[in-house]
Amino acid sequence: MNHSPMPTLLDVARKAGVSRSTASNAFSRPDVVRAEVREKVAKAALELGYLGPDPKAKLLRHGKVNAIGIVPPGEWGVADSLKNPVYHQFLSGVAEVCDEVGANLVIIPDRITNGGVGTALVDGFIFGRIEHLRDTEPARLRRLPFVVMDADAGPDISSVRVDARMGGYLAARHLVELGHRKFGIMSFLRGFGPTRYHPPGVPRGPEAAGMETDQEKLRGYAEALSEAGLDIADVPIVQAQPWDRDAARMMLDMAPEATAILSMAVMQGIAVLDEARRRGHSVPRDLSVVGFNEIPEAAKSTPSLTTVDGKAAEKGRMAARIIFDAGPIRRELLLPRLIVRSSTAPPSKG
Amino acid sequence: MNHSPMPTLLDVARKAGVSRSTASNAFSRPDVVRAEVREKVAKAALELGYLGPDPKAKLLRHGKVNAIGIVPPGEWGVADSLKNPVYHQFLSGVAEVCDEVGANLVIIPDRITNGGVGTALVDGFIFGRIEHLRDTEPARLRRLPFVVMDADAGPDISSVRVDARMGGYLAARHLVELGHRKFGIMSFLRGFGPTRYHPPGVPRGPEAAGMETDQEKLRGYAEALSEAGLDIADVPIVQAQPWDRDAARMMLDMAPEATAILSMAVMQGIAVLDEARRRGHSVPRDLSVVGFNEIPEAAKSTPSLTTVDGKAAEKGRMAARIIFDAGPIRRELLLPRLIVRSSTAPPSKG
DNA sequence: CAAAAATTTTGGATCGATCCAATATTTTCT
DNA sequence: AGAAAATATTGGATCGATCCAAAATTTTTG
Repeated sequence: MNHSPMPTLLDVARKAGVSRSTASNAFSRPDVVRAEVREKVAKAALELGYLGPDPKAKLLRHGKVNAIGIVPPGEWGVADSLKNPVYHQFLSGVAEVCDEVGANLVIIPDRITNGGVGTALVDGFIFGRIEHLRDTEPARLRRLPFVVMDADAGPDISSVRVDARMGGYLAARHLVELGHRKFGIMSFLRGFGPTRYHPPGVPRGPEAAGMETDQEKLRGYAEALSEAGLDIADVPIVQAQPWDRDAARMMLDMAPEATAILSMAVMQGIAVLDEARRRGHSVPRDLSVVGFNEIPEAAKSTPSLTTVDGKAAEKGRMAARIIFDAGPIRRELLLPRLIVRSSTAPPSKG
Repeated sequence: MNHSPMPTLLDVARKAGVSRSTASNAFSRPDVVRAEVREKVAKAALELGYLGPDPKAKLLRHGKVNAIGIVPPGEWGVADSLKNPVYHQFLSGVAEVCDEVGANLVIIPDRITNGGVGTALVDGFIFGRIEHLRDTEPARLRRLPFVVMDADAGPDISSVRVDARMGGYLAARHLVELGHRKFGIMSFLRGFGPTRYHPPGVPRGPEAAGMETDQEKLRGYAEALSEAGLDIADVPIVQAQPWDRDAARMMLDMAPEATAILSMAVMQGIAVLDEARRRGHSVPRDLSVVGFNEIPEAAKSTPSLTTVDGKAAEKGRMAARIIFDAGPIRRELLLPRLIVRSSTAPPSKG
């Protein structure tokens, strides 16, 4: 193993018999150096095993890292987020744009203690679902551009989100139009709380859903229901983590007379499909199910799942572009789309 | 918006009435500064909105980035890799260790042209499946530690892989022991070639599988078959991309009399399951299927898929630890494990 | 209370490059 | 060929911190 110190630009310059500046130019602004000299420098570099200007030093001079930092949703660790198929979809969107511009993608664990947003070497941040705007403070102080996902953070902060209210509305209206009148809702928990059941007859406040965007979905459900003369307060709600495998069971136990289930998650929607089959119910004859967000699994489940396309990949692409374009503040609101598949049909009973 | 220049350590030092060095120590070696002075500096920093030493400058001085670079498999782009569930598993393993040590995870597009391995700001690299060892050259020249996945790269380079030959052997032996004698193999392509069919009766060279690790699987298959007095040259092989949705169809078309299919990919295994059902065959009565690699989908498919656990997450954890431990070269060989589920049974015909 | 020992603080050099104004060289023009 | 214009090259200053040996201060000891 060669343990001589790493060659620097100065070494190359000396070996090629030119000044540091010329050597620097040969690499970073080749057009300004005579071809002949440029080659001499290239040859010297090759012989010394010099790979080009040290990115660390380059960085210090003009601060462009060529990387984008992703902060996964606050409530989950990095590993958990990567496992979530919807988040994954979003990441692919970001990665696509990074690929285009040749930038790196840095995944930043949310630990405040050591490093994190305060010290990560990136040109900007994409915050996935934040609990408090305060989490973005280090980014602001570092004067790095950032985008907040799934929430409107006011006129001074860029944000990308999907119209969740509209998504919820589309999902519920679809079921209402098919003739359903008895519903069950699978909602999200905020943070790490235990799975929770909300019986009918109680008004639905913000505590019946997780983050802001989930409350919007609930609002959308309520709106479509109310257009049909129904009150969401009469719909039983199960609130669980997206990966909770018992939630589907609880849902069907608690709402045995429901003919349609509205799920705020795709995976929970698919879980309901599985649980219904396990109980010998036929979907969509005995039960209709609509999920939220589109992932490949939705099309491949049996039956395939009717779901709302939450445009996760598109959100990722858009967020990345906002960072790389370095333009003014942008607040984007994407429109969701209902994808009707085989898990919904008119109710047979009732 | 505040557009005054970013405050530096010097500004803080001046405001606190101490020297640069003392201010620096107050942040980076607090034990060496008197508590009283330390607080004075902290107060000055707070008032100026100074967040602590600029990571960019810190970096230049002593070069520790606190991040690990991941180079996705050469033949796919970043976005494609992230979509691959097995790669995803591997990434989760890496992320887990990064979480532990509070490091960032940098995903590096494989474009050689601009940046990439030559300039990424990381402390080390994990190369996923490389075509040529030459791709790791920039890492070596930068004297950064790196690990090569899924291939043994000799005694001077750290590597982590699973014993693919053993995995193949376990899969094929399982089927042989169940009594199968007629097989079909779904293999991988190297790079971007078109889907390819290898008829029986031709000797199987390395061109019948993709990367080194896939050739090992093939060798394992051959070994178990030969123990049962069978020649792999008589087994039809379909070579396709892991995401090719037509490969399963071709496989069943080309090997209609096969009672068992050996797939080098999980997803292709599941695709065969689907295709078989579509044709009205019953798995495992009419056809047995074994996949390679374990992902959640394998347990959830109908019927659940017998597969070889390729220890993807474990590989990720191990590779990350090798980088962070900064120890000597390590060459790890993990043992695969056969997970028997419901997609395999003795053949009914034949 | 002065001298010795221990603890804090300090300025200069450094990390490896880029930028800029000044200088040197080559090319173009009359 | 000599002057003017265009093009290349150069050394000094700089980016924002850390390291280190020397100087200043505080604490301990005889």
